[in-house]
Amino acid sequence: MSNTLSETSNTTQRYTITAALPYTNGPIHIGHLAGVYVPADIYSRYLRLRGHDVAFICGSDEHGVAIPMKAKKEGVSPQEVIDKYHKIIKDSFEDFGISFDNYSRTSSQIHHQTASDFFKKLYDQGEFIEEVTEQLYDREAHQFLADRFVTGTCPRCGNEEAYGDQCESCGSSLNATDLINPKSTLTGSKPVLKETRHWFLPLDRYESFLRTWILEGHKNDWKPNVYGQVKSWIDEGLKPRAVTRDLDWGIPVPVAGAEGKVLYVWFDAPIGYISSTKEWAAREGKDWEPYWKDKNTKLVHFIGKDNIVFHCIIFPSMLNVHGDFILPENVPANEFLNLEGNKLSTSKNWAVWLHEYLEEFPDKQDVLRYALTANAPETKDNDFTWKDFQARNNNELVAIFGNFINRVVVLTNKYYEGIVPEPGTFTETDREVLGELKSFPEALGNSMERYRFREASQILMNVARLGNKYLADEEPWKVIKNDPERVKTIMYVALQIASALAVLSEPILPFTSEKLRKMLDQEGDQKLNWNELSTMETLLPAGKQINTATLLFTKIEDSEVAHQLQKLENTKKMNEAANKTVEPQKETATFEDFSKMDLRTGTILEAEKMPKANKLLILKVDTGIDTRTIVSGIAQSFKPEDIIGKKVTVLVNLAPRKLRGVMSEGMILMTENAEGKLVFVNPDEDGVTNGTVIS
RNA sequence: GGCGAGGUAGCUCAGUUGGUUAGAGCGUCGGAUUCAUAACCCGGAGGCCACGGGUUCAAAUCCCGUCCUCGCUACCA
Repeated sequence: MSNTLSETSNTTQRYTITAALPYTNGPIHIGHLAGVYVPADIYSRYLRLRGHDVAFICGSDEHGVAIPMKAKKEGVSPQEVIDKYHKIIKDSFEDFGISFDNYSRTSSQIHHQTASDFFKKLYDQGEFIEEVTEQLYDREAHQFLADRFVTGTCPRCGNEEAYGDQCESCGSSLNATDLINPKSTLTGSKPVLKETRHWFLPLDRYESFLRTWILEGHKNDWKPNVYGQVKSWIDEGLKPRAVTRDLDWGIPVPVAGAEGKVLYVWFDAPIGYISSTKEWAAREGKDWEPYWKDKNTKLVHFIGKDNIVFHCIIFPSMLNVHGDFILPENVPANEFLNLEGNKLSTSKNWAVWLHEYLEEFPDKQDVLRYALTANAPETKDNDFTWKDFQARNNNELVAIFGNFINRVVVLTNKYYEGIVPEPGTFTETDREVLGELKSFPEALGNSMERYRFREASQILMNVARLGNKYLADEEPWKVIKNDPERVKTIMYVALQIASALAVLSEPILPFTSEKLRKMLDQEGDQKLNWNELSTMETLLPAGKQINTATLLFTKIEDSEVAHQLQKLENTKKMNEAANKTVEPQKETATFEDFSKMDLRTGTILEAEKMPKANKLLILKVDTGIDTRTIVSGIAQSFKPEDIIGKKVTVLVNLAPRKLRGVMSEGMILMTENAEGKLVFVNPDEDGVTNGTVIS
């Protein structure tokens, strides 16, 4: 019997596997699971089964401006926010069977120390650029204001409630210093400009390192989506990036004169992988350093595609200039998962929340793991539907996997009172089937090691298919009538397949694997490991007493799917209702204010796309007064040829403004329909001539 | 607009150092079977491989152009 496993994968290897730190401003949903935690867990479990030395590391990301923002909104302290979500997240991961060796949090003392030391070392090496800029400062609160903490009038659309980073009325992205009449949301006072010093990581200096390491070194072993994204960033030109913020929530900048400043959350978060490893090692009485410093250790980051730049460019640059650390071997980032055709959204509550799933589908962790793996967004965005979830369960887990185990165990109990029979002479078919069985560990392992978990889930199912086919072909229930001796061999072979399934299913279906091991009495020292599947002649020895059959999976009824769909439908309705809440009336305008605005009816004469812009159309409008050029950001709602001749309402005396080099003399009045599509505001009867005053 | 990723069967996806009739699972239709959660097993139908050019003896695969989806980025009522 030849050992089909490759030599390299049989030698023990040290792995440090990280899963993106979840941000503690909301619970975990299926998008996070499919993209990061399920694949990372499958990979980690697989490597452990192969006997490798694995540190599977994660923790809560608890810094950043969004935490105090949320705290303020809910009227609680930032600490209460992070404690709440840290607990929800940690508990739901545990219930779900994500096998982290350590789940830490970035508010921990060990992390503060580690991140602080990391910064200090780079600072002492002179890696940072220091720069002084003017930022808005709240004199009453004695602190600088992050963009989100400033509101004011949007310079573009006049909305008086625009945030410092973005106007939610017109969608413009802004700088806080652009706002007219800025107001601090902390105290309501008017912020002033004040100089502040910050430290920047000069990414531009690391370009050649990144090009050599990734673009040349990982051209073939990194996923195309990851490689392409990285190349795109590098080719666009890297710029120095601020690694400090004026904020009172986070890790203080460990430098004299940096009071009131903290490390930028994206600087400290990935260091959390290191501190979490330290925490684990201390608890386990191990040395953490080889996991981060030994050249033979393989470091793998599991993340979603939104994190590519941080894990492929910024963090490796930090590790590299620090000097002591190894670089990631791979960053198998996944794309995004959608839910029933729409993007997942925490704020819109468009999600399947893990903690809710665990309550509503008790003891069905593996079903979700399987459904998310079989339909994982490995190469492109994918859609999760409850119908698919049901089909994966009923047609694959129940009908193929569960059914095979059930028939084998039921027959064994029926014919032999649960004792594994002594096989006779193997037929050609028996030998072929057993031979094929021995090839699965390698095939499955290959998929795992190439991060192709979707493929792995199908290969696993093929093991059960092999078993079902073997039983269908050999028909022991018929043979028992005239050749009971032969049936012993058949059942023995079928039991070997069941036994292999107990091991092979562990990475993807850990709960099922455990139940199956119990059923086959393969626990404790009876427990087989992955490598033995191909080398051992006998997986389940004759004479062994197994237990009676219990169902591994149960059907999911249409009513359960309907219930979940109804839940989402309700969310949609709630969102619609929320969108209907009309904006509050603005403060009173005098008649004089209104009469300043000169509104006229007009007609669009010409329309063309603004070159090199996505949203802009250049319009020629007959205003009755003249024919003038107006640049309007409506290109995503209308094609130029469709709006020629359209009657419109024009604000003609708006101060002219240059947009992308074209002078725009006026504004077309628009509103929006329920789908967010723009709609012209225009006279609804014909015969109104251009230039007619609107009053 | 720039850059990146994707566009293959009704659905979800494999498949590119170019090479015989393009694959899998699910769904569908038919057959067989009854040990098993009416499940399993066998077979059939179903594809101008987004579109248009080009290179080649040969293109899903390489080149050029176009369209669509997603992301980043620019820009924006």
